[in-house]
Amino acid sequence: MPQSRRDRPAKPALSRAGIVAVAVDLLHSEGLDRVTMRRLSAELDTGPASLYVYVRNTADLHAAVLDELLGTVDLAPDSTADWQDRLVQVLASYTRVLFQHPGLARTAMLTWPSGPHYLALLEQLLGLLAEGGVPTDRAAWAVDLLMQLATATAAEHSTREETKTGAEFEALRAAAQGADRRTHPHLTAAGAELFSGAGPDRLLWGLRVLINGVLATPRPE
Amino acid sequence: MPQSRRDRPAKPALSRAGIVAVAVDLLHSEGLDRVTMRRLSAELDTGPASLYVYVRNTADLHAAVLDELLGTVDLAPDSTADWQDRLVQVLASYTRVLFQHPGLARTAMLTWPSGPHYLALLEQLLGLLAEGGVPTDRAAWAVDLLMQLATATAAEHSTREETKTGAEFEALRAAAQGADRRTHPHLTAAGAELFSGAGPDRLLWGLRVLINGVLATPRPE
DNA sequence: GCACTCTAACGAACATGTTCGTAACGAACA
DNA sequence: TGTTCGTTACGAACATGTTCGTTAGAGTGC
Repeated sequence: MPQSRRDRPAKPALSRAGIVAVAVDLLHSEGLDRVTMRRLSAELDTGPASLYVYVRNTADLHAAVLDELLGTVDLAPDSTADWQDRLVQVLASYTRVLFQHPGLARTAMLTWPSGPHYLALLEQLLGLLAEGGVPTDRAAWAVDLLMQLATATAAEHSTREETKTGAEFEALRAAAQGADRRTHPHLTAAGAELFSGAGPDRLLWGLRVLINGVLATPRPE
Repeated sequence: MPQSRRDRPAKPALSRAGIVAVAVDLLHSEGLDRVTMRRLSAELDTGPASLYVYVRNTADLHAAVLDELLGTVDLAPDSTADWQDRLVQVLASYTRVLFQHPGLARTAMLTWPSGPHYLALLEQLLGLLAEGGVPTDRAAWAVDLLMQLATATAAEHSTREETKTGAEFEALRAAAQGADRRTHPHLTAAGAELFSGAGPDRLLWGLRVLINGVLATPRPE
């Protein structure tokens, strides 16, 4: 029992790829909450400090895990459809992946992913925009907006998931609906509309807004 | 020296408002990094656990601090200007506030503010959209998009500030520019355009995109 | 074959967030 | 006035991220 480590074939040398792989396993088996430096180092039979040679910090680790998951995004759906529809489908697939792993979306908002799967996603989006005749300079900025919206939508959803019906979300809802009709006429008028619409509906509308807006708005200068 | 606490008039009773006020002072004097439960409780001459009666967690605390700062947002600039220009000006003022306090913007992306100043900001935005003839149902969803963009822009800036030229940002830049021209033609073509444009320019363009998009895109059903 | 150097690995330490159980305290009540 | 109860305050504990200084080992030049 004490030296159960002896049973293992050998302690494999540490590497970034190996660390991330174990982290992905950990994510699937115990959830993102357990993908911590300490838990992960225990799994790798070493100490937390050892990981910092291969991983800048926890955010970096989570970003690497996320990029791994981005490999499952469907980059080429239904090639018969309109370029706009395909654009929406790709981004919907992206959010679907994030939806399955609450918490990673929040990481994605704070840390800029730069893994190969993320780059492939950007490449695909740029391609679709080019196909739609969007000028390159506009497209470069547009992917930013599109990804931001998709990520934020997923992050919002995951926040509401993890905090169990989202405490601060309810706080806002209560505050908005309890607002004084005199001092906040528009807010009370908007009322429930502010919170209406399931995640997907709002996302789809938002993406259309962005596409239409990008097509209509040249860059300054 | 030992009982220097005796010198103080009396230990004021704890309250959420008082806690937040001290937190704001702490923010200005030592930066957001030092606005921690422990540092704050030391300032209030008590223990960390005592704060949890008035504050749900650290994110909640930071959100309350942020709302206080939102009181300095200019809600009614240059009333002679076009409603679109005024909308942009208000949101630009909002991001300017966030720019001054790197890190709070990131908090704003994860926690939904629900304080009075935030509600006042929403009210103003809804009013301007109504003035522009945007239907209420569209406006309700549009404020979400507008705030999201403004907040994300500030958060991105602050991230780059705090990590000193943003390590993961540079990683993405390097990855994008080092991408294979064969496998990632559009990415390499977009190239520097992806990262071009100072914060303000991108934000202003993004806001115009959203406004134009919202005007052009009715809600589904 | 030997000394040297560089880096991965690690042990220990410190500050952080958050929770749990308990003690103090004030208000309602008998 | 004495009791009870509910809330506030707090001490202690645990898990977390991250850094620092040291050690051990692999590779290198001679």
